[in-house]
Amino acid sequence: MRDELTHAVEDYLKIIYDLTQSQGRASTTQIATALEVTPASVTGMIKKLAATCPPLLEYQRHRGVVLTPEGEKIALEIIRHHRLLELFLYETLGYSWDEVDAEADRLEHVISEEFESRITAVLGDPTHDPHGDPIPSPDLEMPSHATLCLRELRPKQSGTIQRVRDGDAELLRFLHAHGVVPQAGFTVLAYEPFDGNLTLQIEGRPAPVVLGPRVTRQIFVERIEEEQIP
Amino acid sequence: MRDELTHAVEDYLKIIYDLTQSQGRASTTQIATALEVTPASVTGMIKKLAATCPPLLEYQRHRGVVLTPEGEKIALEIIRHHRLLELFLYETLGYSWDEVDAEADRLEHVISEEFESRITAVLGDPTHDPHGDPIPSPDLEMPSHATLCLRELRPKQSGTIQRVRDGDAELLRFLHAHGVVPQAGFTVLAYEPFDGNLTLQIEGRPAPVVLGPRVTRQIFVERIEEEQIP
DNA sequence: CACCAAATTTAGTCTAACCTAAATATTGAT
DNA sequence: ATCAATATTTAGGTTAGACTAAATTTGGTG
Repeated sequence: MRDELTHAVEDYLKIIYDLTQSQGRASTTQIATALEVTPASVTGMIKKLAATCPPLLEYQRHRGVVLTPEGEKIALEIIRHHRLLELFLYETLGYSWDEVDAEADRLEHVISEEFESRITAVLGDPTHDPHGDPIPSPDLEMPSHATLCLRELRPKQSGTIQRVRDGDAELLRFLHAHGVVPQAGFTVLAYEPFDGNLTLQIEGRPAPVVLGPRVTRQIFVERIEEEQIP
Repeated sequence: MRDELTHAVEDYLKIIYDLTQSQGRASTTQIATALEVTPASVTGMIKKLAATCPPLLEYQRHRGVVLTPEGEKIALEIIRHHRLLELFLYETLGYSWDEVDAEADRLEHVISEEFESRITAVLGDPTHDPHGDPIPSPDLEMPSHATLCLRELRPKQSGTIQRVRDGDAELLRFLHAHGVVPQAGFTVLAYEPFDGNLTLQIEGRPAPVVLGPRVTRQIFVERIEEEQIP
């Protein structure tokens, strides 16, 4: 029914979905940075996508874009492809955590509905990818997911790692080496207000690990309330 | 070391490899037909590919092209991707015979070396795809394969089906329904010189099947010499 | 051996998506 | 409230790969 969207259009919609999850509207510069193109190119593309019938974006000059319902539907289809593929590569082909994102970025645009439903079946209709990101359901509902950022926690607070943003393979390797992976339990040991560093004790690990704010910003957690000692 | 070839270029090289397997040179019109573009577009592209450094094609005005060794190497890489993918889709994801070609046509251009080597391992370094087409080895040697066309056989001759050209899903479904699949044994019962029809008895099948020349041309076989009855 | 049909090439357009450089709008600090 | 810094848009250009229409080459046949 749909398709004949270019890969470039799909990339724009996917990135705009991600950007508008955290903030209200996605700005030209944010989109340009995320896609590694110039702001001028972004302006050209978003004007086009806002002028299609039906429009895929709602655009106001100088104040960025949001997805229309039609644009969001397409974004969710691509994100579903991406995250299913990440899990498939990880589970079925034995890829490591940090390799799946780049491969999925290319495959997400070319797989058929057939491919999607076959890997869904193989994986048992999964809800989360290897980084803990939620996978939109077959009818494109996004599962609920942790929104509490690790950066917000303070000493003595405990929780479990829920998801780690992908995109930086180096970071993912580092975190994996220190046991910072989805479902890992942890307690915050220390917080440095000056540089924003958090010291974490990951459950079952010999030594604590210190993470700066550029790292803790990428990690989302679920709190576990400590037992009251009255 | 190489890549930064467009999908279009890869498609041209793949098709030219196929065409030059059967005949000497690939003509503009043959390429255009196979790729579903106009002859004018083909002329433009082959001129470009013959002018790269190193050239990927050897081109003479008005008399078609052949691959240079560099062009052939790339063609074989794509063909390896394509056929590995076909087998992977068939074996691992449960695709049917007639669905794998279209999906592989899109995936072949985007998978990484990593993906290639992981599916190679899963499949056990295979040498033939589900249609019986040979898969170039990791160092791009093409395995030997049957070149005897079913169309050449005559009554009383027997053999086994070795490969069936893909590309026509309808035909593949028809052949599958009648047991005409790689490794199937058969005996030719009749030949009609007028229309070129062959009547085949497939081993283990209740009834013979009649195949016209448009079909038998697509099928390659290995002969089994009948026992001498002296 | 000349001519016609088929094949091929040339010439000129088009679209998608990118770019740079220059112009303009917004915003935050004084 | 102004102005400089930043963000955004406009204008114009490039590349890849396709297209149509017109010109040319080739090859087979009378």
